Amino acid sequence: MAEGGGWAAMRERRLAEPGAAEAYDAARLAFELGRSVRELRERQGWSQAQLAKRSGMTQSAVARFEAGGTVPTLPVLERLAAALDVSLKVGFEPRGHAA
Amino acid sequence: MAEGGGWAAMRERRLAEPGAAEAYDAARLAFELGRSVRELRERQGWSQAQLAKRSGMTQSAVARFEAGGTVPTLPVLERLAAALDVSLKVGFEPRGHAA
DNA sequence: TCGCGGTATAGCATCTTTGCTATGGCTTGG
DNA sequence: CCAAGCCATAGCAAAGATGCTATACCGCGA
Repeated sequence: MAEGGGWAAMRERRLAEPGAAEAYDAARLAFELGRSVRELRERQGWSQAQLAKRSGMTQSAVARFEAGGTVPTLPVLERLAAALDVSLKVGFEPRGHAA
Repeated sequence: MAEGGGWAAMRERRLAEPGAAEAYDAARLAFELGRSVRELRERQGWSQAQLAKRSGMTQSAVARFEAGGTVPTLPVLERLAAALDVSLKVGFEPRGHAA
């Protein structure tokens, strides 16, 4: 959050070594998405089991997701969004800094 | 694509179960993401093979993705975003109105 | 202490995407 | 006519996520 300089540097190595930096970014994204869902869930006052039922999952799947244990797929994100009464936003946008 | 036999067949497996609507949304999202990537790629004047090399994929994978043939995973979306010099946005937002 | 609700983990079966090679059709340029 | 580039698709192996059951941990209240 403070600065993104170091990460930008890592990003350039991706061109030579597929699977290294992306995996890191994906893990971070998974973690943040999990945190978002947990926040939304708690805001509704639901337990993991409650959310699981609403989104067609099991409690263990919700726990794994909230912990960032796996990189979620879009279908799962959509089901969670629907269950939480929010909409999922996925897209590209221009990058605001140098490469 | 008035009939779209391929599409229908692809989703038919789950149309009878709860969660079918989400699966459909995922397919549509895949399609739109593919279109976005194709636009960005052509804007750069790159071929699928060029983009593939930059993002650590093969031409066939890019073609499949652009056609919406599969629902992409977040790691792939991030690699494509990096290759295309854009940033990937994934998140939840309140439903029912513009941001 | 016991039971209970909530959460975290483990292990496994299944499904989907990805990565890869190869090929066919199409268009353009020599 | 032939060659080259570009895109689409097929088929397969590998990787990873999901779905599921079961279980362990924790705090809390009866």
